[in-house]
Parts: sequence; C-alpha cells; structure tokens
Amino acid sequence: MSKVTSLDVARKAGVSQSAVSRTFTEGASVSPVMANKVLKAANELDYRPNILARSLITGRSRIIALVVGYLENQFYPDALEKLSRALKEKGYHILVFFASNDSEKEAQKVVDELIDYQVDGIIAASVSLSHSLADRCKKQNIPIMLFNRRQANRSLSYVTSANFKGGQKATEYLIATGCRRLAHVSGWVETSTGKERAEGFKYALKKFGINPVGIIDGMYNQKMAIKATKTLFSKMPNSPDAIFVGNDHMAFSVMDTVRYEMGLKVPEDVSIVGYDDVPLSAWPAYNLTTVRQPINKMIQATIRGLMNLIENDYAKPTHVKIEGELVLRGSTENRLRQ
Amino acid sequence: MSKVTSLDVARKAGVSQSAVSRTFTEGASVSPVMANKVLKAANELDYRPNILARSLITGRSRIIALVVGYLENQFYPDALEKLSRALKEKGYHILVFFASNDSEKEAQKVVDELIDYQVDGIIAASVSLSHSLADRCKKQNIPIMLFNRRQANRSLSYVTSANFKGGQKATEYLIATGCRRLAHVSGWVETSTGKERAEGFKYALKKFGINPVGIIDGMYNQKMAIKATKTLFSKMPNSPDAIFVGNDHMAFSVMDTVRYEMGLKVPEDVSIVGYDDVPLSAWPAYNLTTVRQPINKMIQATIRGLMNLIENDYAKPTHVKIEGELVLRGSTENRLRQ
DNA sequence: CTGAAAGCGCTAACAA
DNA sequence: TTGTTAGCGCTTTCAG
Repeated sequence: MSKVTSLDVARKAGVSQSAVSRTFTEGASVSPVMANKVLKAANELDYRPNILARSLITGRSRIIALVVGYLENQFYPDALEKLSRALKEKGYHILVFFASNDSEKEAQKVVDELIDYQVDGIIAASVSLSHSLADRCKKQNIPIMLFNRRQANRSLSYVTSANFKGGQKATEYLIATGCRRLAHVSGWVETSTGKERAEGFKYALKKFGINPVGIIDGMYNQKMAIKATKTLFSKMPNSPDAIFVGNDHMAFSVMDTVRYEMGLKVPEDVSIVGYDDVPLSAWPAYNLTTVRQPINKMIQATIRGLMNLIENDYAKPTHVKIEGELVLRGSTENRLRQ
Repeated sequence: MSKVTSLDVARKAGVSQSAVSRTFTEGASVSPVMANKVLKAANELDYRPNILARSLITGRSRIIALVVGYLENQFYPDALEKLSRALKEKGYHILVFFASNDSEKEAQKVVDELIDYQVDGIIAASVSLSHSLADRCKKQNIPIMLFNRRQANRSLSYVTSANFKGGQKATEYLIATGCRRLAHVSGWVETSTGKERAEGFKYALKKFGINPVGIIDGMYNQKMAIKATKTLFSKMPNSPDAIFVGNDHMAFSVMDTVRYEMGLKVPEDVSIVGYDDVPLSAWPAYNLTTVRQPINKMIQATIRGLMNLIENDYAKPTHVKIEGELVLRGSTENRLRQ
C-alpha cells in the first residue's frame, strides 16, 4: 500500500513508463489521448511523481533553504511566511535551518546539511556567511541570496532596505519634532543593517550640529536593549528625550523600560522610533513610530534574484536596496514641540 | 565543479564505490584503515552523501513536513523553532507548508505537495485534516502527528494541552478574585482547543452558579476579537468585569480594546486571562495572566510520538494531553477583591 | 571486510 | 508522438 510508481501507472494504463513520465513533465510531448489514459490511471492509483527521484536526474530538488537566526523577532516569521507562499507559486518549498551566528564550526555544519539536501538555493535571512562558506556553496553550485543583510563580498547577492537613509530619516524627524538630546540603541554594529542605521543616525545629528547623548549597541537583543536603556537614563541631567532604536523588536523593550522602569511617558517625556514596522508596532499598546522595511518588495526582489541565479548559471549577482517610509505613530510627537 | 559523487571519492581513495557508501552509512562494516582512506579523500573533495539519492533506496527522506496555518500568533514561530531544533538532533529537517483551513481543495493540494516530497512524517500544527486526507497519507504510509489539536478520528495521533482544565482553572481564578460578570471570547469553537477551553469556562461558571455575561467566538482572529470585545461592552450595565480569552494572540487585542477603546483599566475595571503564555505575554506592556501551554513538553511528546510512528510500522497512535499551569501576572488582581 | 552488480523512481536521449 | 534504453547517486545483497 505504500509507494505507487510510474511503472504501476504505466501498467494500469497499458502504456510505457516513459509515457507516464512525460505526462507529468512540463513541456514534454504527449498526445491528448495518451495524456488522458495516463491521468486516469494515475488518479485511480493516487499517483504523484517522486520529486526526489526526479531531482536525481534533473539536478533540481525544488527545495530552498531558509537560514535564519531565530524567530522571536516578528520580522522573521513574517518573512518566512511570505517567502514560503511566494516560492510555492514557483513550485518550491522551504526547508528551514537555524544558525546561531556565534560559531564558525556550527555554521560549517549548517552548510553541510544544506548540501546534504541538495537544495536549489539558499536564502540567508539576516545571517552572514564567511568567505569560506560562501565558497563551498559556490563550488556546489548552490546560489545564495542574502536577505536583509549585505557583506563586503560583492559576489554575494543581497536585498536590503536603505538602512543608512532610514536611520537618517528617523533621526531627522526626531530633531524636527524638537528633540535635542538624542540617543541610539543600535542594532548589532557587526552587521550591515546595524551599522548603516547607526551611521544614518550619526550623519543626521552631525548635519544639525547636535551631539548624541549616547550610542549603545543593543545587538538586536532585548535584554541588552533594556540594559542599554537603563544606562542611558542613569547619567541624569543628560538623559535622552528621544531614542532611535535599531529595530522594533528592541524598541518594544526600550519602550517598556522607559515607561515601567523609568516611569516616563512616551512620547511626552521621551520619543521613540524603531525600525522594521512589524505588525506588533501598529498595536495600540506600542503604537510605535518606525521606519518600515518594505517587506513585500524585499521578498519579491529576493525571489526574483534567486530564481535568476538558479535558472541562469552565469547570472550576475543582484544587489537590491529598497527605500522604506517612516511610519508616524504615537511614540513620537506629531507636531513640532516649540 | 558541481556535484562530487561517491565514485569520485572512491577513485581518489583507490577503493570501490561501495566502500565509500559504507563509511558514510551508520552501522555498516568498514575497517578503520579503509574508513581513514575514504574520509581523507572525501574531505579533500568536500564530499557529502546525497540524501535525496539515498532516500530513493532507503525510503527515508529525512524531511518532516510542518503544516501550519499562519505564523502571526507567536505560539507558532516558537513551536516551529523548537521543533526544528529538536528534529535536527534526530537528523531531520522541516519543510514548511501553509494551509488555510477554509477550502478542502486547497488542503488536497497541500497533501499533494507533501507526497511529492516523500516526507517521512507530518506535524500538523493546529490544522485539522479531513478523513479523506488522513487516509491518503496513511495509504502513502506517511505518519501524522496533530500538534495542539485533536480530532474525533482516534487513529490520528495528537499532542495537546489540557484545554478543558485550563479553561476551568482560568475561570475559577477569575471568580476567586471576586469577578462575577464573566465573559469569554472563545477560540474557534470548530476546533478542539477552542471548544474545550470554552467548555471549561462554562463548567466553572456553572459550578459556582454564575451565568456568563457573554460568550462570543473570536475564531482565533484579532479583528474578530476586537469586534467581540466591543459587543461585550455595548450592553452596558451588564458589561463584563472579567474576560477569559481563547488564546493570548486574541487577548492582546482584547486588552488593547478595553484600554484604548473603552478607556477602562486592566485589571482594576476588567480582568483578562489568556491562553498559551507566548513570550509577548510576559512583556510589561501586556503583562498578561494566562494558562501556559507547556510547549517544551508538547514538543518532546510530539517528536517522540512521531519518531515512534516513523520507525515502527505498526505503532499504535499516541494521544497525549499535558496539563499547563496558570501563570499569574498583572492583567488580573492578585488578591481577592472584597 | 571488500568489490561487483542490481536497482530505488525517475528523466532524457535515441530510434522507430 | 511513442517505446526502449541508459543512467542520476546511492544502498544493499551476494560472492569472495
């Protein structure tokens, strides 16, 4: 009662096994009569071609690896769901791999596993790949798309939002609403996103001749963001009246800390701006002003780039940077202060 | 430069291809000398056995399908991450499938895809399977574990929390803190979880001779939960002083609505209890009292049950129900009222 | 313990 | 358009 093979169908339909294969192969030539006979037998037996066997010969598994660090930040499940739905339309499915960024040895293992499954492509969501790992994938002919991260290695394709500009926009808006004691709880500055957003922040301040009250690396980690916030408010008279945070996930913690630990009001005492615009940011409890990552466009570009890389052996790497708008909500003043 | 095969390794090591296979096959007999020769050549060529080719002969793809409705409710990304990490230890990886519960035809397609990939097992997270779909999987010899859902069909294995008891506990606690006008925004009552939690609520009320102020199905959907909340507070003098909500995801929306639409205080005016204990519930902005789903134990049981089903052709279905504690937080009074 | 050979389910030449 | 045949990369008898 287990596997039904093309041969079973062929026998039942009284045709050759390759005829069965053809009716299930896109763009193969079969007469309508033949196709009907085969389809009928196939339906009766509930036959479906074995993708894995097919992959052996076509060299395509129709599996895309999604490598991701963790799913706690709502941005990633959201991306995962959207990527998966988009890839399904193209006949691919996502095999999930978790990679902690800390150990090169662990990273090696993840690449081992990727290769084991003969994935057709890799989407690395906010994880970096060392040069040697990228090389291994290239040798195995597995294309890589970096999603929401970029690296010095220009041969790697990536899709990001305009992080520098986003950081700048957020900061200039805070200045425009009258804030003068600005602080930044940055994303991990070892990553492109964290670094560029922080640079945008600094650039805007410099432009207006303002010195930052503090810049602390939150490393995209809530605990560290909480600690950073406490530090910012510990050197009193110079405590911030506005904080730009490296992503929404940390911004929630920053806001909670400002409100429930410091006993301050948002935005009356402190304005807060995040980055990403995850669904949670729009919920009334946080109502967070934030720089939107245009996730749908980013997904589109990622898929397009990846498909290109898969289908075209000599495709050039794609480098896409998409600008996102500043979404104004209740965590900042909506008008100038003075 | 693409695929390195066992034959390449064999030639390089000056041994037979089957020797290579053996050194990479758990429990095959190879001499240490042979193994070393092979491993050396394999390392130099960066060879890894092709799981897909192996699957053809072993009948095992080392792929587990996770079928899930959506990832917006934090409970699911959390479960996905934990399942994935646990399965990795056993040498399996997760291929993700999204299934909207609405159309039987869509569901058929998902099962088609599952079969295409020759998955070794299915974890259906909070999605139901019609009898015919379950049958198709059984015919293909693909075991199924229902995660956080159960069905009338006793031949299906499942792992759930003690939903009836959880609903009862939550409700009795609300009564103990002095609430008398209790309402329930239920989970979708067409699902086992939604129905059983609602029944626990009703049972507790009856036990204390209290009539519910209202019971409205929120269908595990935030928009509907918001609407339900508004309805509950529209028939004034009889508005609730406590709401038990079918899961945390909806409870956040209920709380937001109570606070920001109704202008009421939680817990002073209205107590709220959720279900799940997702990470977000512990964040200060919500600080939600909730019935914990013991997710780690549920995951453990799911994996154990699934592995059993996979490895043992005639394994009996597992039915596991795990009790979870009520986690007291700030959305309810911590002491009796009077 | 090792190598030769068969075959998993499929696609892709190649003839007919 | 169809059937025949030869593998894809691997595991697993079967001899030795």
